[in-house]
Amino acid sequence: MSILEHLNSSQQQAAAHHCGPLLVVAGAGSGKTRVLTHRIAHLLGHHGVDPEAILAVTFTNKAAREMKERLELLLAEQQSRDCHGQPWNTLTELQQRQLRSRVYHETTQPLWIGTFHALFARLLRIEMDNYRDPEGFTWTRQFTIYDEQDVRSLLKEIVTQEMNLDPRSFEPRQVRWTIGKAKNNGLLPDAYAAAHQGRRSERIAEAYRRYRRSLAANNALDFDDLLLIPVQLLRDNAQVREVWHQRFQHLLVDEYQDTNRTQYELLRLLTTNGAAPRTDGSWHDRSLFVVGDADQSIYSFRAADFTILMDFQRDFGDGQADGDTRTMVKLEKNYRSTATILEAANALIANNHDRIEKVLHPTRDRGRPIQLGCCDDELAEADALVQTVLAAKRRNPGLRWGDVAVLYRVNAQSRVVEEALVRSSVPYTVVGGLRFYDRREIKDALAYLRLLVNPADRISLLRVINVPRRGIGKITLQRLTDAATQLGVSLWEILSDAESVQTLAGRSARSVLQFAELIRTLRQQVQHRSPAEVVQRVIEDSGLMAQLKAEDTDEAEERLHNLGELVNAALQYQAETDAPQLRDFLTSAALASEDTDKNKKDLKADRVVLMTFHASKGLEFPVVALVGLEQGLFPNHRAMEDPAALEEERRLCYVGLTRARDELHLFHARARRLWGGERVPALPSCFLEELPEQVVEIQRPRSSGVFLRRQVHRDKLLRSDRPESRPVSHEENTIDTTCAAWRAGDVVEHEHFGQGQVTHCFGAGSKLFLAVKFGKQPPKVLDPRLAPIRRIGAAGAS
DNA sequence: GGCCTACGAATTTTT
DNA sequence: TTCGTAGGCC
Repeated sequence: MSILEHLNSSQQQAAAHHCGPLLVVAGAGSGKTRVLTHRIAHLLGHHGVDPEAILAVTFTNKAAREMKERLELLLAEQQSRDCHGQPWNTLTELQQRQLRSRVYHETTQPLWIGTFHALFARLLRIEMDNYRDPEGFTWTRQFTIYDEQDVRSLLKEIVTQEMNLDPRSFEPRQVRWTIGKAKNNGLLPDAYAAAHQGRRSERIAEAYRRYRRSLAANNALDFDDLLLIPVQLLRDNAQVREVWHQRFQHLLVDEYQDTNRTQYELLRLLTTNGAAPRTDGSWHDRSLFVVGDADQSIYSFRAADFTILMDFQRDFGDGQADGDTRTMVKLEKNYRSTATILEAANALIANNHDRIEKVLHPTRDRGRPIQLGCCDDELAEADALVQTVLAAKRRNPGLRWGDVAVLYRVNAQSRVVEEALVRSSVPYTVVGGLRFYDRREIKDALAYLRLLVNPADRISLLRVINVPRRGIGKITLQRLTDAATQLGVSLWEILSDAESVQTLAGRSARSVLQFAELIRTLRQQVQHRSPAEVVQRVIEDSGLMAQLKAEDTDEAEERLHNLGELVNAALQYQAETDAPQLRDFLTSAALASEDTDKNKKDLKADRVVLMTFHASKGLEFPVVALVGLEQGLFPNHRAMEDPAALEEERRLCYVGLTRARDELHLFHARARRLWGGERVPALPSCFLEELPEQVVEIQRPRSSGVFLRRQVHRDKLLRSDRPESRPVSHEENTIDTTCAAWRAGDVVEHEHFGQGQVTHCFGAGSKLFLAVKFGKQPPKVLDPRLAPIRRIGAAGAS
């Protein structure tokens, strides 16, 4: 049991679990990755489980990577003690490397750890030939994975051209969303049509049918198919199901609250071999181990359904009450945040009705109170935020920029914050935005590569046939596609026939034939050369490189660099893979979410991190600032009518609060301009009212950023003899020396309340007020001209 | 065939 | 504000 000795008792109980179902309700910061990795290590080491029998599923590549790395370290440590009788860090570098390599080959590599999509894409690459679609569609193992852009263009074609529907009432976006939702709920077109009556639904079902046919014709799958097709395969083919059921004796699922119905089906089929979970105990010689937190379910907009987690006890578990159950463990000890932050988070989430009762218990002391900044507008908010960051850094010199995170509800909010950071020369990085594999030049190169592997891929063919420009235009392509449709062959087949091209393409025939020849030549390379070499050939022979070189702009330079990075990515893939294949490199590219290269750089660079609440899940920072806590923005206006949606917004806020380790700063503005147009008044978010009063300190930063800066300048001119004085007024025409003389931090003596400190100056001129804090009382707002106070110490002079 | 401009729409987002 | 697209013009 030694490997579990550093865990607390609930963690131990979870990690020691051997067979049968177990739900681990893991609050934020309660050490869930620790439990997952320790359980795997325990299964391998203590129960002698074969690594090939374990399937560990996550939702993001990042989570998968982290799990793999931490598991490797844990196993290496364990082996170090077993083999050398000493801790890992006392080994020589050579011994460390040898051990690490052994751990990798013996355990981490044969283990199936990864995202749902990556793991089941892998399964499909093995089993695709055994799949028979109910409608007779087939795919080969060379299938292409379409991303959202590809999907959208395919659907747009179907909706507007094939079906001639009014694009206003059948927006491709909307249709795409509906079909995706059907797929994530495990519904094929007929099932969807049966479940949804009405003319509109009929049309959508028809679009769905045509869409699937089209995907099959392109030998392509979308992301949802990577899960839905395995479900159908395992459901309909008992032989295949038996193989995988036998293989995976132990299933572990991270972030279980984020599973959708289709993913649930996969888990169920693999675990019970198709039986209903409760009626049949025959699978209890194996395990289903799920870890999650219903309070952190924030992805229902993409069909995640946290009731799956809430129903685990009923579905798979013993269904006993919390005190008696042996199939649920709660991890409630939080090792991350101060008691104050947890108090706020617990109070907020208690307002949700749909949840499993759970309280985060602090292991740390109270720390600093939460600061709430009430600002005039989004500019003032951004400015106040920057001041807060600078103040935190001053207070704590050890704090790095990278220890600070700014979270917002929508990406559009980042701009103002960025501008304020730039003005104060604070280094920052924005998480999210354009992904490496979404860049135009990268998508172009990938489209060539996909076309080499999968000749049926018409979307990729159309993308590159005229990139770089070859003088092959709309008309020519229309003629060629029409001919292909009429003859019932693929577009590529038409292109590769010289006669057809001569007839159809007219004056662009020459270009078309040259293009076909280019693809044929490149395709031969796939057999003999490594993926990286093929990538290089494509970039050069297609003319992509020449075109960018000819442009000779900074942007083209950047794009060239990115293409170089693509070659590097292929090289890296080869280095990490035993039998590298271009096909599998393309899969990993399609499923990769982030720009790994940029990520590495950002981690090293010490910068304030800006991101959405969604993107912050799973991360933690010593200092966290939440901005834009306003009705309509957060909670978002689209969620405010619907109680379930409002609860999801609240969970999102809960996620934000629980990211903070030491300091939490909240901000809202009384007016905001989001995209152009008028600045609209805004009310504080209802979530703010749900935080306990005693843990929040209200601050009123004085002024809009623009005015403040202008005044600093003017102020210096006016009172160059007192360089330490700072302006506090709001409007330019009300600069008032009395008010400028007061500043936050000043120490005052009050006739009745004794000594206090000014926390804020707000208002201006005759309406100037001071917020003064006396002892532990909440701050009092005083008029400095009337109140019996006198200054006994200046800010910063202590 | 290719470029330019005007117009409209715009949570959240992993795979 | 910004992005993507549709349609018109050379």
